[in-house]
Amino acid sequence: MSDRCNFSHWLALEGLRATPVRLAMLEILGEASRALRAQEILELIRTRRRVNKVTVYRILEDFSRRGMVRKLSLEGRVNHFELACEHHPPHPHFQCQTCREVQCLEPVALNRMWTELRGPLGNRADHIEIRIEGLCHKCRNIS
Amino acid sequence: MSDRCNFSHWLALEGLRATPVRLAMLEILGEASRALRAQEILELIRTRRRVNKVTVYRILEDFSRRGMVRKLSLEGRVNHFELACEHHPPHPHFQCQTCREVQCLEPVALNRMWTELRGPLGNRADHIEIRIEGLCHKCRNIS
DNA sequence: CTCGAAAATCAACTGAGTTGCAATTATAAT
DNA sequence: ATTATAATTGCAACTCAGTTGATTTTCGAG
Repeated sequence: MSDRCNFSHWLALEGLRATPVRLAMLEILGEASRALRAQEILELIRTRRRVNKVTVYRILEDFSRRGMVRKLSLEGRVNHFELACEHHPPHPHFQCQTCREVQCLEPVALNRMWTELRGPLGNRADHIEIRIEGLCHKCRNIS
Repeated sequence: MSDRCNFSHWLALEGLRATPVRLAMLEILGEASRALRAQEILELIRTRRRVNKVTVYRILEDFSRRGMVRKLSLEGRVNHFELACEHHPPHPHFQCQTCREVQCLEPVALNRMWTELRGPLGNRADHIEIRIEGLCHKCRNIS
């Protein structure tokens, strides 16, 4: 999914230096087939280079504020992150109650719901997050 | 909203004793016009009686497992809780980026989306959570 | 009453995420 | 090239919502 993104260029557009840590994080997120926890990202970077966890958290927060990644508030007080490039449109997520793993679902047509979901009284709606909770096929077969 | 619920009876149905703390928590959740954090619930109970925070967390977890309350994974690593009685059907939530306050939105017709959202490959979908993030009308007027 | 289970308490812990500041690295100006 | 400047990263210590395990209290059945 990341193949089509030029991360150095993207960072430049955002006015950020294309540092090794930032590039590694974007590559890792781009190669991931699911949303990752900060800890997972940290471990994956550390297979390549020595990095401090604070750096990862700060970069994630920075990317998130710029809309380069989406921070997902899933179950369990651990945030998940996924790339928000043009090739990764927003989509619902499925999370298993047992193994806590997260799957990305196909984007659904949300435009119709949008105005309805905007809420009353002049709120400005910026993001929508849809989370489905249940039991994934793997955990269904176990129990 | 709680007026129509008989909390003692509800607890009995679930095989739980109608203890003062449990009743107080259900009443507080029933009177609330929005989803509450555990800490808020704790503070509200403490205006009436002396309670330990662990008790509140354990009861919330217990209610949540039984489907008596819904635990909402909103932004910020702090869970919110709302009553899940028959008079409180599931609904989307709006959360302000600035003041972090949570509003309940009107329930939308989700049945149509349900199968689509269930996800691929035999997952069992149990709950759906829709979170809208944005700027509430109060914070819009300030900035 | 009294005995056992359910419920509540207490202190200590966990762990994801944060903060402040120091050290490093890259960019720009001279 | 060299220094000034700002951006980035590292380190240690902290925060705080939520958890754990062991103990004490409460309640309802017999």
